[in-house]
Amino acid sequence: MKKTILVFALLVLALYTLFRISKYSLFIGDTPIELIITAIAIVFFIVGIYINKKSLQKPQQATKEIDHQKIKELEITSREYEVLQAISAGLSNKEIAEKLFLSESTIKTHVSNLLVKLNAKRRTQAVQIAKTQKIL
Amino acid sequence: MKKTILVFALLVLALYTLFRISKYSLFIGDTPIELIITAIAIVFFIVGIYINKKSLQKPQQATKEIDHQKIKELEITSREYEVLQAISAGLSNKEIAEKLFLSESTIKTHVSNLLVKLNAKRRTQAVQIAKTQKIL
DNA sequence: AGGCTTTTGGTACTTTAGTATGAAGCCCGT
DNA sequence: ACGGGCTTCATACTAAAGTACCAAAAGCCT
Repeated sequence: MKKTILVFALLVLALYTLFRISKYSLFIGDTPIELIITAIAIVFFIVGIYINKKSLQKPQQATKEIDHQKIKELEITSREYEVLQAISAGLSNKEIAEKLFLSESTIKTHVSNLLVKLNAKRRTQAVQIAKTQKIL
Repeated sequence: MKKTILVFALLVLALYTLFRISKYSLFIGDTPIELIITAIAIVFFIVGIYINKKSLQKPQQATKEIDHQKIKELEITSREYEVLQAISAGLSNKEIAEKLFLSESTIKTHVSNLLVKLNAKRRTQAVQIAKTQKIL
């Protein structure tokens, strides 16, 4: 937001400067106005692209960001979330246990709790739900 | 690609038209040049935003596009691909069987073949591999 | 028509996943 | 210090997933 205002201020400033240049060139006489206009066109063209890129990058990143609020709402604990990430990576319970230095029983407990909290019947469904909920 | 060329052609045309208008206004006399310049600036600003939006939408969709070539390379058949999609949706073998009007045995066969072709040990891993390979 | 791949299905078995229940240790706030 | 949530682990199941191997019908391609 602040950046947008800043860029817009610079835009107005540039417009004013270009006014000054155009007036100056008129007083000089037969300075090629086409050149000035082309320069203005290119500058505003680039500025338009730049501003648009800035405004479009935000929603692009937003879709990739994870909803930490949602995780809290679902009461998913940090350990459970670690397991969830491991599941989405395609690991088995045994592999997750080895990765986190835990027993397979513990992983099974976490997975079971995750399935309840995510309202899923299987780990694959849990991953799918987590992704649509922007948790993963 | 064709659209970009079209827009660019329109851009050049607009530039030429604006040249004509600017020259005409000079012959007229003291027509406010600031207005013309502002108009040019606004037009190119908008065109800049428009072109940028068009060019940015493509890579956004490109990341979501699936690599059909890769599917062929991995020798994944159409039926197997349907099963793969169902797996990523979080369905069980039984649910997939019901969805595709097949027996669970058939689904198991397809899944087994998929795991070999995707070099995965589990269905969850298969989904993960398929997504990194841009098959899903 | 014969050969090929795909698709379908089965049996029998092993492995992994998931449920239910209980329990112990830990940390944190009151 | 006590209660409560988190984490850890275990046992004993049931259910689902996956493997191996086989086999038949269907669809192509030449």
